Amino acid sequence: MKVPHDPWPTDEAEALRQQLALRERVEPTGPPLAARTAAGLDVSYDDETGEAVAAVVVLDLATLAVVEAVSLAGHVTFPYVPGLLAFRELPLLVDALERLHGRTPPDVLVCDGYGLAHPRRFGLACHLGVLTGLPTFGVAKTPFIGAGGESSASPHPEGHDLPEGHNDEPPAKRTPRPGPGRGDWSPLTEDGEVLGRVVRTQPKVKPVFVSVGHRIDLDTATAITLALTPRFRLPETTRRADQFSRRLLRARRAAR
DNA sequence: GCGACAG
DNA sequence: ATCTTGTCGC
Repeated sequence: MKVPHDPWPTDEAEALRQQLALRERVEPTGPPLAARTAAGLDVSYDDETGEAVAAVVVLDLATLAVVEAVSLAGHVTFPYVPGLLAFRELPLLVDALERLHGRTPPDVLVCDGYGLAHPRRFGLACHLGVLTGLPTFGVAKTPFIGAGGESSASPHPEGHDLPEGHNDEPPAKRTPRPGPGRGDWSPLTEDGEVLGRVVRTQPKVKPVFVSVGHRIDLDTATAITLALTPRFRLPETTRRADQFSRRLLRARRAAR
């Protein structure tokens, strides 16, 4: 598949300009998606050499079997800057996506990071969605916007969740933690604006952060996330892409 | 004003 | 992201 895009920025100022221009083209919702396949994307880095390996793995959502997997080795062209992650990861990921030979593109792209739950409402998932025109959403492993960093000042030895959900009494300031069961979730908000969800993908296991990227709604993104996590905390798409890129980077390192 | 800050 | 083995628990 082809993925047209402007020349990649070399500095932060230009990256910011592109981000603000591209965000006008995001479609933060979409019709209920009957996805058959989902692609996971990830990039592994070698700090020593500045080398990086991107991987895209397409899975059948019903069986979680691998339909296709491609990869691409290259070099880091942009530093990691909170809020500008896309400019570090997308150059290689977009080129890797163009290596997909599948008859039809994946029905949805599951990104490693955030979508709308971003300082300027245009995280990696939104960016990739706009460039490819495909439905996308992000599943992040750690808090960024909204959801508190789990380190509130409550003097509880920790262990049980408070009767979260709808505590109508005190105006909920902090984003509530989701219930302990698989599938439980709580809204990820900022100033009352819903930017995503904190989703528990495994019983009593640290939750993940789901946010819409492009042409999909939050309910569908949540449902697909759960379909991809029957056994582990992170989506199978993310796990496969992560393992693949990491393994290739290691092999490349050993052959050097 | 001083931190914190997806991967 | 990355440095890293074993180990406690269901």
